[in-house]
Amino acid sequence: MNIDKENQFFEFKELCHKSDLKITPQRVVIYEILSSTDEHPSAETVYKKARRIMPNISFDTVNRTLNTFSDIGAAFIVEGTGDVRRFDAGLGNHQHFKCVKCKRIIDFHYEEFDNVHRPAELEKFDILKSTVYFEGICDVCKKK
Amino acid sequence: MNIDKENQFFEFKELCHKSDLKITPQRVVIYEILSSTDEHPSAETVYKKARRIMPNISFDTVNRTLNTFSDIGAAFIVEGTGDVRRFDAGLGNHQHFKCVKCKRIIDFHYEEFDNVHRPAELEKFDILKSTVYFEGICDVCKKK
DNA sequence: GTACTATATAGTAGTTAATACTATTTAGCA
DNA sequence: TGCTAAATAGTATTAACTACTATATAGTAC
Repeated sequence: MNIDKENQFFEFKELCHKSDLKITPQRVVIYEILSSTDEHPSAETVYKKARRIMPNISFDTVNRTLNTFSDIGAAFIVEGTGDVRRFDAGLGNHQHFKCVKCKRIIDFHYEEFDNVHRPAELEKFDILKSTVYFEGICDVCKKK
Repeated sequence: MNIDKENQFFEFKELCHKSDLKITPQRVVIYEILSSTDEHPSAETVYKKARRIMPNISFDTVNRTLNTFSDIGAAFIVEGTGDVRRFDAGLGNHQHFKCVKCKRIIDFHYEEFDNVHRPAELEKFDILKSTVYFEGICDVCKKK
């Protein structure tokens, strides 16, 4: 294990302890798979990779663990959300804030976000859309 | 129909014509439901509302139509994506670009996006995360 | 107005991502 | 070393979403 990996693993353990999660071999395997790829794998893909290391691990464990990681901030969902698809006619420029508790999506508008700068790194792509998006806890849920 | 609604409807028709889509009563109803709410409804919710106006409309039509609208830019998916959930260990600050053709997610990093400005409108919320995200067609898919 | 044709729809069946359940096991700790 | 709450394996279930097919209709040409 190199310094980077060691450090990552330490941070992972810290996150687990903070949330009173046990450090199980399954969780370690899943975290290592996730932190050693930039492929943004699905639960199914992580499951397949995990089976090679730990042949009896169940899909449920992988999926549940990924959700747990997402809850404690040890992983992020970068595609889909698990929540049902929701639509917007997109009338007028606006951005979205989502409350992670009540799932409410609140529109707001901040002009600078209508046309964000396109980094040079993306010049080789045809950009169709840019989005600025916030997530957190809304005023109503904060009171509870 | 007020001026705004009339104008929206005209733009909607334009979008349909540009994509060779027929203006069906079902599509009109669905578009009107979507453009007269800021609730960001799910397909199921739109379906329930549509049934009140057009009792025989099927869920398939509603769902398919919403997807069609999303394809032609008459609607936007603001939650979930229909694609399977995918994960990222989130190591180091970075942002994502997604190719809408091959679904590949590409990491990039532009420092200004690590801490975007939080608009005053959002001050009453606890913000946990901000995301800047691009969507388009990647270099590989462009060549095809 | 009438007829034609490709497209769209209703109704239903099917798929699959994701979650739930239960008996068993185990991590963390005294 | 033993205890206990938490986690897991294996499987069942759920539900969002898509696919299929016979019928209907929007758009167009006459």
